[in-house]
Amino acid sequence: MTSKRLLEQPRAGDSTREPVTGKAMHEGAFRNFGKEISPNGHYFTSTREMHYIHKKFACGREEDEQSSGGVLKYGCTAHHLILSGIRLQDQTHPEALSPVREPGHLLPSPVTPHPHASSIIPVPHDRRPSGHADKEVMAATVLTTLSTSPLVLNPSSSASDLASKGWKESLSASYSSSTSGNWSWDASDQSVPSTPSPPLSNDAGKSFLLSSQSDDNNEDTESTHFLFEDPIPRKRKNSMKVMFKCLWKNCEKVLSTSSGIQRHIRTVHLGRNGDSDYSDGEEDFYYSEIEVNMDTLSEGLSNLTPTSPTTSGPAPVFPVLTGDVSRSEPARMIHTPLSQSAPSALCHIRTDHAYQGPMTQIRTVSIGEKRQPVNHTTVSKAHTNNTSASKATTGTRKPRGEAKKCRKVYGMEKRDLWCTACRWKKACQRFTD
DNA sequence: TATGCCGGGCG
DNA sequence: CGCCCGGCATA
Repeated sequence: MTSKRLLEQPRAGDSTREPVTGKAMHEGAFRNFGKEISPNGHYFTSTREMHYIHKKFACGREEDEQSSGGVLKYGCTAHHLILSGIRLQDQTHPEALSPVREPGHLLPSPVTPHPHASSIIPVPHDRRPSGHADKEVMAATVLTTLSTSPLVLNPSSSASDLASKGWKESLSASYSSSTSGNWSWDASDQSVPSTPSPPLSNDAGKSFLLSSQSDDNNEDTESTHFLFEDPIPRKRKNSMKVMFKCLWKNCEKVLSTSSGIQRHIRTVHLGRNGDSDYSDGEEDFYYSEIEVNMDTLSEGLSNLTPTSPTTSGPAPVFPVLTGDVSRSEPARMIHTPLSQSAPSALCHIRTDHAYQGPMTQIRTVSIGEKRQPVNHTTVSKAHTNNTSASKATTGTRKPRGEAKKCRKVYGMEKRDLWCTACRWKKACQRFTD
């Protein structure tokens, strides 16, 4: 450490310990580079004269670059993030998203730990043949949708789509909160998308997230809350999870999959042989699905983790069971801005035991973004939420830009060519990223 | 370790 | 407000 100064001031000349008369001096002032050794051995040097000299041309340059500097952001962070969010959810149709993507768009690595293809689980696509059941599903779906969230996605498109897709709950709440019982979940269950699903339809644990795109729409939260009197404590987990809660008395077992809960009920409460896949559907009546939605997006402060939840490296690997691969009109509905949930966490609790529509959820989280919100194309949703959400990172410092900064470009030797900000150890103004 | 830059001090 | 630096976070 003692050599730090020395290193940073490569031009240390001879030793005049004159304390900075520099500002007044002119070109010839080299000799004035003071270098002195402090009692503890530190070198101190002053190079102000040089700064003065070079500043002149450095400035012109600065202006040039600055003028062009502001525009380079076209990729809308939020936009992109949404997309990546989708991908996490709807991994069935990754390509469907591409049209939306902007050409020059680069994916900030932190945000997209790429939806690794490995996580895409090919689903056999075995929809139940019974069209009849499908209708019911659809009906139920629509009803649920309408009743819980008035301004959800465009019902027309969503309903049909939803009904036709079997979705599995996705995402993770890595930290679970306890409502009142014992949260536990069955590791075996959740990692097996191809679980031999019980005959009944709900095996897929379908449910869909009602988008609460209006920030102030608490209606759905309320309405859902009164179904279940225990309000699920807000968590600051950004994701949403569907859990299945056993309704047997004194049993508050919560599992993450319907099959799990069914098996639990079967074995524990009905006393049947747990191993058999046999299910007469009776179990269905003994558990309820609870949807726990925690959305980071919410408010700046809610997002404490610097890393994007979407990406969340350590993220639990939940099987995302996407339905219909063959469907041709894929993720359109997905574009609907979703779940900019109210500041607080959202909890959807459903009492229905069986049919639910697919659940979609789009989280928009932007991290690592410019400090000036540059013009976005996605005005529609960008808005307060995104910007504020992006600000969520405020707690942490601005992620280091990838552009080379003055220091890198010019090197220490030419420190005087640096932009002032760099010289002052502030955020570089010249090479913004 | 080097780099970027925030937060804060000083004049 | 300009200038500078300690110290932290990150690559």
